[in-house]
Amino acid sequence: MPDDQAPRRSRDPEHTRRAILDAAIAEFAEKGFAAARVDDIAARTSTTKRMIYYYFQSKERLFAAVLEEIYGGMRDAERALAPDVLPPAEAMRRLVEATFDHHAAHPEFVRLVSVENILEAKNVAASPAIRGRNAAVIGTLSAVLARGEREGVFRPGIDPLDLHMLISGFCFYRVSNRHTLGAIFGRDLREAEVAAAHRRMAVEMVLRYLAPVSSAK
Amino acid sequence: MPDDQAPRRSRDPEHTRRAILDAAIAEFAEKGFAAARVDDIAARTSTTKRMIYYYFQSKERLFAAVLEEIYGGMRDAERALAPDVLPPAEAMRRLVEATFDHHAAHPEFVRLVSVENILEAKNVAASPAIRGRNAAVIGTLSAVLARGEREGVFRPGIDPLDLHMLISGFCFYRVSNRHTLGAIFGRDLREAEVAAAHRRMAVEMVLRYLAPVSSAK
DNA sequence: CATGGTTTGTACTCGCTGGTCCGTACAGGC
DNA sequence: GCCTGTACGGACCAGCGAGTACAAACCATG
Repeated sequence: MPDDQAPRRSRDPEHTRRAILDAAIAEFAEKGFAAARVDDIAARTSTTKRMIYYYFQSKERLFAAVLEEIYGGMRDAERALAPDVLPPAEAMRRLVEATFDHHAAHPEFVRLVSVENILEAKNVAASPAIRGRNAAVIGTLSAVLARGEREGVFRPGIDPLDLHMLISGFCFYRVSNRHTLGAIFGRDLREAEVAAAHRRMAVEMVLRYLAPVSSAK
Repeated sequence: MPDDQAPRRSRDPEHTRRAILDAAIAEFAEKGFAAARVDDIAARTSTTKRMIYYYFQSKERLFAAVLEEIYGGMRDAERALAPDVLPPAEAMRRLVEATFDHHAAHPEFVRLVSVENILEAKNVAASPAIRGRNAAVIGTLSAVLARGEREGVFRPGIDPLDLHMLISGFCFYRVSNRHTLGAIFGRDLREAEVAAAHRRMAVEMVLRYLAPVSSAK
């Protein structure tokens, strides 16, 4: 067998494909789809533009592959969650925190989803894999919600998808709009203290929204 | 004076400039910056590409002018708010509703801000007008917040900018990510019923977040 | 009705960029 | 050693698209 440690250079399709994909993630996340340059993606790798077309056929398909890849990364984030053993409020807190952390740790993901929205989600719409994977989140949320309702710690009548949007909205927005917010209000949202405060905020906002007490109308 | 009713065609700089700006707003909002075509902007007007360069010098400056314009549109939305006469909770509700309505009614605004974020807000950063205008929102929020706190209907210690992000985040996200959300979950967020429910949600979320009762930790 | 500045139109340039042509090198089966 | 398919590379091309050269109208003056 060849040595695994040393970089077995050429003739490694897996490695080449992966390298192109990583370079494409960085390039598309930085510049968006139209402004991204295939030549620049090639320059980020140790291979050539020809290889990009060899493995991915076109710039569009490459971008579609990038989306599949980063949406796939969310699956891992979800799986790390403690499932049904925790009390509902605690499970919900962890869900919110995991969502927050994933967005904060992966600004490329956020940017690429923004880019895809400007493209009107034509790639996501064409990918059953992405659609299915994400729709699963709703199931998890729904289960926790139902359990919490049964135990009387959450109020009834909450739509899981609406709740998902409430959670993701804040987590997404503070990353996607980091630059305009930073320019307008002069606060760097990447600072650790700000991020920690927002993380607590997100949890509190959700738990208060779900609380059964009908104090706020 | 010339007739105001009939279309006084050429030799109308104001009208020409305005027409170009409107066309540019539509084009940039639809396609983003890099994918937008100056020729297509010209085609959306009754004038020519030459005029775009005559009035705006370059594609970049045209985009900067577009941003100034749409951010300016927010000022009008704010002014319609009842100021300090209402009770704090009611004032806050109106603020949230106005924010929600503005985003829902102006998807171009949302898209253009998304595009600007992909450009890392370099245009907003270079425009003191935009920065100043928007920072003013915080003042309004801050005042309502302080009054509510004094009257005991809001809890203390809420940062106005954080609150602004909480409100805008949801309103922005459901428009900016309309397409991916629609593709993944199969729900059209433009439907009147869904929008109405989300509007109520936004208000409730904010009021619950601000409520002094310390039921949720 | 000259005159000069402003507004508008046409036809062009020219660099850039997605995509391809044609060829080489490598590995394994026989 | 030969042969076939897979992995790779560099040079090239064609069309697109931002920006401009060159005027021609137009309008307000004197």
